[in-house]
Amino acid sequence: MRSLKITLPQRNTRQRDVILQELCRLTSHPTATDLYDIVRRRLPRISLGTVYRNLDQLAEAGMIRRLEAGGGQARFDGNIEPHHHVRCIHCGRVGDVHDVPTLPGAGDVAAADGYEIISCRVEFLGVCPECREEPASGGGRDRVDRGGRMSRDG
Amino acid sequence: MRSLKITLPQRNTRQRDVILQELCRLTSHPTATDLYDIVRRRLPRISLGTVYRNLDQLAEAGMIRRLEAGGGQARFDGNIEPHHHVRCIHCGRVGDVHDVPTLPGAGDVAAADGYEIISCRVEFLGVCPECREEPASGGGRDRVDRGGRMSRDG
DNA sequence: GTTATTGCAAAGAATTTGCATAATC
DNA sequence: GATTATGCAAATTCTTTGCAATAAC
Repeated sequence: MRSLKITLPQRNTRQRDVILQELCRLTSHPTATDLYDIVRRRLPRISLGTVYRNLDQLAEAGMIRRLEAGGGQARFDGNIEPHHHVRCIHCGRVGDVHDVPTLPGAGDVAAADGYEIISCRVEFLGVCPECREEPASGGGRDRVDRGGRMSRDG
Repeated sequence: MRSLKITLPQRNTRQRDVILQELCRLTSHPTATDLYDIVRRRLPRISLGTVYRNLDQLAEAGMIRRLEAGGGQARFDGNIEPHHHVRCIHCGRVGDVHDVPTLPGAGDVAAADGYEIISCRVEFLGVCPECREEPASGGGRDRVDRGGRMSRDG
């Protein structure tokens, strides 16, 4: 078994610091460009490339989670506690879900296929509270992660 | 609640027919370009755009599943029976997993967030049998869906 | 002072789209 | 024959990368 290489950042930069701070402050699972817009309020000269690079590094170091919620843009989560997500098929918003039965975890082997399982992610598709009332409008909360494509997945 | 619009294809074309046939024949969860290469053996003049368009339509009509396995390219599955997937973090291969505990399903409301749940997908990350023996080589089976980016997700 | 990291801009990969042509109903 | 679907190519979108300048150690 090859070990997964974990590349830790080697220098502390203000850019990475602000990116991590802002991501951890949010519960909205922003995309890279969402975060770019937010971080730019504090670091107007930061580039989108730097945001991507740092999000990669932080995810690889296990300090944040990358969601790839399905539907194009990756989303990021500053909360690394084990939990799952629910994505609104109307407005694209992503919420947290904690009460999910325990699923096979690290070390288990999926009998039928012989895969050694390392981790698992669950994504629910549903309709968020706002879209349940006011379909497809996107609502009016102070969130940064509205928009995003609707799923066409089953 | 707005109803989800389902756009059924309105005419039967040989292209769509072959795409569906070939996808249902495979258990390898091919990407759009994988399938393009396969279908082209029977329809040499088909275009990649047509493959994308038809995969979209078929997924929207519920005749196939779109996986968006996380990590770039979407993958497609001709098997629409409820089941979940496991993706090899070394070679990118995607397998099926059937024995997963029942999770909240259609109609349930995720208490903590108020989302109405419509469906759910579970993706395991793991190491496939071949990569467990011979790390990261990609093995030598007759599959079309080798390759694909490694996950950096937790 | 050395070297990782940045900003910028250009490249890349995956997917979508406009439009004339071809095929289905 | 009317209109949908195709093939082709260009456009979009999201992400990555090369490189000189900058900042961290």
